[in-house]
This record gives sequence, structure tokens and C-alpha cells, in this order.
Amino acid sequence: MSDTSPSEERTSKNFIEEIIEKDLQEGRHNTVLTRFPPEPNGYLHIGHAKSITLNFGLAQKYGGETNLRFDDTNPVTETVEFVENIKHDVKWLGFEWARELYASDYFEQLYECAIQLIRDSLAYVDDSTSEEIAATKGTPTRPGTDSPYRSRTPEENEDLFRRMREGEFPEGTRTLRARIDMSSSNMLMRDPVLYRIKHAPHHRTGDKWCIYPTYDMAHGQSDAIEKITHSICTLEFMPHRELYDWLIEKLDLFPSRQYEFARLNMSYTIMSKRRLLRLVEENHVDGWDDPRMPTISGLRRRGYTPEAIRDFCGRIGVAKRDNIIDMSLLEFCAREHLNKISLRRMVVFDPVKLVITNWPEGQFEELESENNPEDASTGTRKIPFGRELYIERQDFMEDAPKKFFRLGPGRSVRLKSAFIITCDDFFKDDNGRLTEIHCRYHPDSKSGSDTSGIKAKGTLHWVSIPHAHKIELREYDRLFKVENPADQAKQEEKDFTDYINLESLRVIDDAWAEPAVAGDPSDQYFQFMRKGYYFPDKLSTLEKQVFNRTVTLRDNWARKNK
RNA sequence: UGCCCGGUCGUCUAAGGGUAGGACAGCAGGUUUUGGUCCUGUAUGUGGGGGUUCGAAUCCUCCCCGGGCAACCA
Repeated sequence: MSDTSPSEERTSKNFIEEIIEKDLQEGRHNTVLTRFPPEPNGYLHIGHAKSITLNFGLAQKYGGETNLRFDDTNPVTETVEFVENIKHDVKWLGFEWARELYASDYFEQLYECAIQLIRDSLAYVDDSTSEEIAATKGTPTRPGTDSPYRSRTPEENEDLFRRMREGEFPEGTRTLRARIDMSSSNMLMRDPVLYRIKHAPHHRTGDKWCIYPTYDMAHGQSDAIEKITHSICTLEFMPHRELYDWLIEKLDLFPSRQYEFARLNMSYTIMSKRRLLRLVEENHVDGWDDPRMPTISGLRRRGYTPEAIRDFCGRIGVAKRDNIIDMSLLEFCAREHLNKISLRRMVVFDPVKLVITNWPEGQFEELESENNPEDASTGTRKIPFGRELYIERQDFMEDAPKKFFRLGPGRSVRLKSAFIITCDDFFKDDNGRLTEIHCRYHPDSKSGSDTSGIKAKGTLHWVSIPHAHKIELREYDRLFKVENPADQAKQEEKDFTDYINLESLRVIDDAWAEPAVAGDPSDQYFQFMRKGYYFPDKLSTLEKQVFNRTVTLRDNWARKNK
């Protein structure tokens, strides 16, 4: 990545960077190898972006590498479709993995690890049902009890385990458990299940296996096999660390170490794959890439740039305390980048006709306007100007307050890149609705060569009616009505879907764009002047252009008038 | 009520015994042919009580609050 965002200039280190520097300094490691380990059972979201940025960023910073490793140990929920989308999202974010790996690549080695544990009397085959295991597990305040199968001999265990692999037993009838301590204060150390029987095909290994390792059996060993130096995960895995270390020690593997950081939470949205899945499956949204979703694909479709997302991930920091990041920070990052790269265009969202009474009928003039005042290299474009224009209905007020810098009877404004006009008259229909505005233009006030001496405080965007073309705009609002839907649902004993904002999508189908919008490519970021940043929806066509509002412009006027 | 984490402006995040700083959000100005951008200024914070120390956000201690932990999910 070549761009340097402010957050990348930050000099303070987060706690993981401090650990790495200490490890490097003390010679514990002389390189840094991280991994991003998604389970291919859903789409990536902005929380994953934080993890991706952290893992890849750390490796980049210390001259190391990052593996992309799919944690595919549960074949019933995982698919190649998810694998492909995850790869696409990581690439789109701008990261390149050193190796593309799968936990399933290690199934044979993991099986050998299990055999070793059995031979060392550290694991046993348990014939208990899942209910029985749960019942004897104890509670956080009460110790569990030993399984009746706990004292089987290594020989018997090895035989049984081999036969589990051979497919001799039905699903759910037997598991391989670690023999640790049923009275441990850490529930995960109470003889955790290492292998379970699943007569299900795997998206990579097909029918080769009918026993699959659990997360704990697979993750740490995969890290160790790859020689991952720093295995970074979220806080909820903290209790797993003891088991992670136990397995690495007992199996005498490469000493990968696990470090936990607080996952990202954002206001007015949810960040769990399970809940996002429900939004999709229950059709609360248009799919994983619905522009209101906090998924990477949703943000992409909405018009967020990878640069903005990376910048955001750098700014939110990495720590261990629970957090809930204000959506406005993400929006700030979007505006900051989009301001630099988006092409300015004029689009009238709610048109009202404006007639320039002293401009000859049928006559037009091509005016020039900058594509982006922040970037002169983007050049200029031509905009047709004529007698009949559309302006924004909101830009006219019959009885306007003094601070209203727009149009009203007798008031003058600048039409962006065109002339200053003065309002002489206006017309309303029987319902009192404004139908037409009459103005006269000042010929010597032309943009760039204004000698009129008229001071117009306001500048309006506009389009020439005969040249304008109709487009559709989609305006999005927060998906939920409350700041923390998951939390509040828990507290109020409701379902998080009860808090869905039913007005999170508003379609504007009577918007009129200047000609330059018409032929623009589908991956172009726009700023519709005085309105916001817009990005063509994936279903937009040349015949019917549809744009998603990424984020509005900051609007001091609207804010003050609240 | 057991074990493990954590608690610094509204929200994030620094300061690791020596001036509590930055960002976003807010507020007040300036510039501006986008009420955008840019620029300037400004308010707000160490959960509480004890201790150690010349000096504590930082070390000790008690308390309070928040989160996690009883899936053959990851």
C-alpha cells in the first residue's frame, strides 16, 4: 500500500506490537508470521477487516508474512462459495497472503497428533452422548465428574479411534476427548472434545473423512505446523489459550502463542456472523452485500473504498477493553478519502423548474466545471446551460430567514459554474406547491470571468432540463434503531430483529443528472455536489442508472437547523 | 456465588513513577463559486476509598462497575 494515512504515522504502539518487539529483541523469534483464519461459513464483515488489517499490518510492519488459512473443520456449515468470497474480500481490501492454506490440509497430521495423545494416555474415546457430556461437565462454580470411559487403555482407545475413522460408528455416538482435569476452573480444560464423528462430505476433502477435529484440536496445531509466531484472535478465545498451550506442549510442537484483542463493535449495527446470517435468511436485507450490511461486500456495494476501511481500522486502535465505535468515525474515513478521489457532478434530487427569463429560448451554452477541485489532474467537463433548468426544491423559500443563502423572492444566488441569477417571480399550484421560479441572469457574472460585482452568498447546483437524464438514488440510514441491538435484545428479552429500522432505505426515483453522469463507468466514485458521495449499484445499467448513497456531505446548515 | 479479563473526555485511543495528549463527535470563528474541503480557537476524562512516594492514571490494598466462561460452533 502506497498511501500514507494519518493513522499510519502514529508512533505509539499497541500492546501486540510491544509483545512482538520484545520477542524480536529477546530472540524468541527472528521473524513474524501471522495468519488470518476465517471459517468459510459466512461473509466477512468490518470486524474481520480489523483483524485482517491487524494481522497483515503487523507482518508488513515487521517484515514478516501472513497466511490466509481457512478454519474449515466443520463441513456442515462451510462452502466453497464462502471461501471464494472471503478471498475476494481480502484481496479487495488490498492484502496479499503469503500462502493459501486450509486446516483441512492438516487432517492427516492432526489425526497423528490424536494418536500420539492416545498413546501418551492424554486422550480417550468417550461413548457418552453429547447430553451426558454436558451433564457431567459441571458448572463454572461446580466441578465436573469423570466420564466412565475415562480409564480405557491406550490400546483400546487407539483401536476405537481407528474404527471411528473407518466409519464404523454412527454420528454422535463417540468422541475423542483430552484427558485433562474435570475440576479445572477453566471449563475448557474439563476433558474437551477433540474429535467428533460427522458423516458429512467436506468441501475440500470430500468423503475422505467422517471424523473431524474440533476448533481446539485444529487451530493451535495448524498454527504450530505453519510456524505462526503470533496467533492473534479476539477476546472470547481467551479461555482457549490454556488448552492451546497444553496441546502444543504435550505434542511438543512449534511454540506458537495466542494473543487476544477486543473485537470491533459499531453503533447501530450487529457484528456476528450468526445474526448477519439471520438478516439474510429472513430477508430483512437484500443479501450479504446489501449496502446496509456491515459486511465487506455490503460496504463495497455501498461505495466505501478499501483505503477508507483500512484507515478506519488503523484509527480505532487495538486493545483489550470492550468498545463500541461510533459509526461517525467510519463515515469520516469515507468522506476523507472520497473527497480526494470522487468526481463532482450535479444532480437534482427533488426538481423544481427554474426559467431564466432573459435567456433566449432554444439557445444553449457549454460551461466548464472542475471534475474535482481537490485534484486538478482530473481536469474539467462541459455542462450545458439554457433557459430552463431544474434546481432543488429545498433551495427556494418564500419567506426565508436571513441566514438562508439560497433563493427567494428578490434574492440572488450563484448557479455553480454558471451565472448569478436574481429571482423575480414564482408560481404555485392550487395546493400551494411551488411549480416554477422565474429569474434573470446577469451576463457579466459568468463563472471565471465575473465582473458584475454582485455578491451572492449562496451557490446552487442545477441541471439543464432538456439535457438532464433521470436516475435512481438509494439513500440508506442505519439498519437498527438502537445503538447496541444485540445487547439491548438480551437485556429486554427481545430479539435483535425487533430493533430493525424499517426506514433504512429510501428510494428517490425522480432525480435528474447532468449529461456527464450518463456515460461514466460503473466503478466510479462520485460526489453529487452539495449532497453526498454516491456509487453505482451493482444492478445499475446505462439505461437505468442506480446510485447508492455512501455517505452524505457534512452539512453544518442542516445540523444548526435541527 | 467460582475462575479469567477489563475500567482514561460523549466515543475510541495514548501517557508504563514526573505538565493527562491525539482522533472522531460537539461548540465558536475564518476562508470558500459545494452551508463541502481547508484553517483557527475551545469545552469535556483517570470508577471509589485507603496506602507507598517529594511526586501515582501508572505500584500495593479493599470496594464498585462492565465483559467472558457450563456447543460434538469457530
